[in-house]
Amino acid sequence: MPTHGTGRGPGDAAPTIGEVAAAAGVSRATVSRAFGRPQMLRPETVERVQEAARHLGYVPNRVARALSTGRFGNLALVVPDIANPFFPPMIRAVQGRADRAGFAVFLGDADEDPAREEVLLRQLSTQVEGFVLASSRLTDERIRAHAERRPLVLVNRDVEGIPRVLIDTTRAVGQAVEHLHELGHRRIAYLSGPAGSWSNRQRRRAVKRAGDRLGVEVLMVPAGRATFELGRLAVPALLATGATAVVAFDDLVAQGVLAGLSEQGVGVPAGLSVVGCDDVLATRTYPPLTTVSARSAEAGAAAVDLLAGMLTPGTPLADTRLLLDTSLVVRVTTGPPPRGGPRRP
Amino acid sequence: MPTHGTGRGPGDAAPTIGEVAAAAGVSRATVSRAFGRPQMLRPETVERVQEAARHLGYVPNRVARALSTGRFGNLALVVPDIANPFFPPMIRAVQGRADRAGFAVFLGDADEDPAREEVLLRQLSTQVEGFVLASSRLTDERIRAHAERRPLVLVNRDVEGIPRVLIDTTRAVGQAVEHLHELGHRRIAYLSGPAGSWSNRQRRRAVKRAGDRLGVEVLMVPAGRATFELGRLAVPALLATGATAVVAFDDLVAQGVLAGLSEQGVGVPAGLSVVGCDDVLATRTYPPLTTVSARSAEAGAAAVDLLAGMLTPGTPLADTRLLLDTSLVVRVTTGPPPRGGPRRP
DNA sequence: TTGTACGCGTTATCAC
DNA sequence: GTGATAACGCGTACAA
Repeated sequence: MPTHGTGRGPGDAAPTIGEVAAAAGVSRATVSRAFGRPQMLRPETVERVQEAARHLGYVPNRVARALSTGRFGNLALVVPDIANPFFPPMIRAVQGRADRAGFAVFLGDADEDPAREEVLLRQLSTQVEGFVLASSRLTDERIRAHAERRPLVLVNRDVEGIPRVLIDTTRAVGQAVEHLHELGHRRIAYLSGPAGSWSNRQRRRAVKRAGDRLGVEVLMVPAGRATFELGRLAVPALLATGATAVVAFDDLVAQGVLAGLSEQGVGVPAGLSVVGCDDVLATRTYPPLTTVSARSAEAGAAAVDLLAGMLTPGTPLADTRLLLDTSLVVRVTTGPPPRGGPRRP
Repeated sequence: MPTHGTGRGPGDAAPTIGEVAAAAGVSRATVSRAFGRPQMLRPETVERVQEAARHLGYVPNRVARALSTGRFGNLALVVPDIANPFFPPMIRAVQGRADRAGFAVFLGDADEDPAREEVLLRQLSTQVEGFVLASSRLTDERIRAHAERRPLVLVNRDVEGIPRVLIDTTRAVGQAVEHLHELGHRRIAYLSGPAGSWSNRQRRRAVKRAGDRLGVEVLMVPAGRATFELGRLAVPALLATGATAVVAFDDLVAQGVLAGLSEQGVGVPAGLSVVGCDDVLATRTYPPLTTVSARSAEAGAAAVDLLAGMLTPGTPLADTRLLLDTSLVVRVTTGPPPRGGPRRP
């Protein structure tokens, strides 16, 4: 007799379908149907079973069900960094949407590490019906490999053949550069995010293109992992470029820049204009940050919908590529460049 | 023949233990042992099995294993609100710690709703070995009921008999009131957090007691769910009390207060002193917030350790009550009260 | 409409 | 040291 869990305490007997059957005076099959396909049974039978189940505190064992059907009722969401404020709203949205579709959610934090991400995917794959993979740092090849084993939807990662929802910041970043150009800036910097990030590549390219188009010189400053601290530490390098404005990978980095600038005695936007991205900090920075709207919650919800679609038998597997457009949100960290070029303390 | 998962694409055959056995020319039992208890087997046998498994891309099916052993290798973390920056570090810590102990983590966001929390606990209970329940909004009674079914560790919730780790802000909140008293404040306000929150009750009481002890009048201002927006909206009520300083439920609320104050043209700390709690915003507010250190990551890690202990057979079930002490972090949002009482715009 | 019987992939128990 | 076999709890053809 298996220990059946390591549960402690007295009432440790998780009632099984058999006990309910006995209590209701029917067979186990009938109990199973009372839950899964009530319309197959006579209403009074269903009622009797429900009653017995309620009385015993019976909860269908999802593990057993999964073993039998291959359907788990779980899906996994893997993100590179929960601590980045971009993700919590997405996590919430995924959870809520999954819940309504009858799924429970595994959450994996890959800690910006492809190897760790790989491990998560592998170990979760046996108990999950599908994956939402956000801002994956994996290679296209590896993503394809995983997608072959389990239905998988990408967020902010563009791999052909894999369903994906992309928050397209190209237009908004272009607007940001135009905005700076109009203000009179002619030399700006892009402060990079994580190397493996699709969003980072997209934004970097968008800044560069818009700059080229408008005759604005664009300097690239590397930063790495998207954190407040890295933004703060990048300030000297930033100032060294002689740029009069900076577009940061995201709001977190931009906020770090704001702090670093303040330490250096450089005013914003008087000494340097700053643009963020994702709008996760809204008006909570000081000064309130000009930024690019993001739609992470929507992206999460859309991803779950896509996944749910793939999971529904009979749905053709389309190569979906859902684009979520964004726009510039002008607040107060952008202004005309300082007279006589960038101001150094 | 069951569809066996809804996986698409070709190589849809998740290899089973039987196939590995056949390939290695051994029995299924041997394959099982090669993974679970290698020392029971001759090294060369283990090697042969491993080889075959690797060749086929075999991954032990955790679901099947769980059904057989009653051990899932999963644990669930339930929080009231992922979007509150207090939780992400804790989630991370839980994940990391769980990972090292060989557990995958389910995450549930109860959305501050006891009913939703209840549902999560129920539906997760069949696929999880234990729970970490953070800042639960459930009644003691319900918590006890769940704890009887599955091992469960509480964070920031004090229910006798249930293992719990508590971030004890009593001392630090007391320090905050002393700090304000020394600065000359004699009339302060406490801006409340969620009604069901143990932390909120603890802090409210701590402010009250310290006030009584020092002869500082304490006004209570209700706020509700801990959000930036609610802090912002509470500002008029706050000013109406005539208090010269406010202790907010947490940093998020405090930051909202900062914003609301700024809108009303009240300077900080010149017009009003503000103290936060949890130190999740560090120096990222403007002005940098005087606050109470929290230790959410440590709390999460400790909770997992406790849980892992309970799950280890042979461990006596102790009524653990782990207290994590905190202290005041003075930054710049506190100063002497305005001359001639609180300044109204 | 309801019951019987088998299979899902794994581990534990007992033989060998 | 290794192999057969019975659970684990549930879903579902198939039979009644």
